[in-house]
Amino acid sequence: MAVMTRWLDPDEQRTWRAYLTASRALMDTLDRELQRDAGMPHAYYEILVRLSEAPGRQLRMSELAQAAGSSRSRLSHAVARLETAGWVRREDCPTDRRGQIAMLTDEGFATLAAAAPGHVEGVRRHLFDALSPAQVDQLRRISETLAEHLTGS
Amino acid sequence: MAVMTRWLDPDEQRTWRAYLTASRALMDTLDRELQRDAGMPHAYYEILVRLSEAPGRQLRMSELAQAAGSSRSRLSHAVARLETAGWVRREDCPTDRRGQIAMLTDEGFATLAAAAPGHVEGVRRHLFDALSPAQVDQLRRISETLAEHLTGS
DNA sequence: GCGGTTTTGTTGAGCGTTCAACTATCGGGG
DNA sequence: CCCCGATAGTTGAACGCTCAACAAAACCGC
Repeated sequence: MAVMTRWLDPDEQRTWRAYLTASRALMDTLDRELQRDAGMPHAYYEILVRLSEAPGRQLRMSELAQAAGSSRSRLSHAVARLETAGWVRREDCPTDRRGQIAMLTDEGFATLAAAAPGHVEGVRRHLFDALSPAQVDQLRRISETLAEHLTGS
Repeated sequence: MAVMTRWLDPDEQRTWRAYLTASRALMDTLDRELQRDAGMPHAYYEILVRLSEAPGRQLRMSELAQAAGSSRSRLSHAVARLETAGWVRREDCPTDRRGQIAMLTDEGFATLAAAAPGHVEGVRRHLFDALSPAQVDQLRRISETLAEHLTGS
């Protein structure tokens, strides 16, 4: 049976296109800056951040994947690269023989500390500086709603 | 000289993380749905959309790149693939011998027409259904501001 | 028109992501 | 205890993107 498509009305269309353009431009810009200044893509930066915030600067691979919004496969490849860069080290998990623990090395922490100011400045310049405080608040609520909607279902 | 980093305050931090989580989840979900249902990534879908809306269903490569928010290189690779899929055809530009014109084939149009309802449904389900009309309006303003801010500088 | 600069588009290498397949281990019901 | 399904993580191939290098044509000032 043919189900009627609920097409986007002109306002929704305009919203969707603007959103696509903005989010693509934002992430592309930040990614390029991070690659240029710190030699790593944004996804890797985020892995290092999550590790740096974890107790003992270490996390199980699964927890790290969850925290960084990454698939297991992706994280596996990424950590392999981060390990050859000397920024992360892998160790066996003592309580689960299937498990691996990723830990941030001192060198990794130093690299992150060196990269952070420039990246934060970029986020501020490209995102927060362009929005009013009210818009920042709106964006937070919208994003939190969406995040829950998407990860909940 | 050492310049003080303008770190993110807790509210900004929370906003930024929520935004990252939401936008990544949204695009990942839509990309996966489109790959599953239509056999193409979202970036290719958008190329076909832009072509379908152009007069004569054709555009110069540069204009298409601009419209789809793509680099020239990326578009070149993408159109090469779309051409072997039979969805796009390339022709020489009559007024500029450097130029190439990408045109949507009938088969490409049919593929797009078949993919559109499912994709629109996804956009609606994952984005618009979760937000109030006021939030949709806020998101539009925020996105338009950001888009201008990012592509203007 | 000539010579340098810009613009247009392509190419290939390197990298990151996805997907499916796989191994190994854990946990729970009979 | 044993088996079966679920979970943890890895792997390799295919694919898309980025970047730098390049060729060709157009534009522009003189």
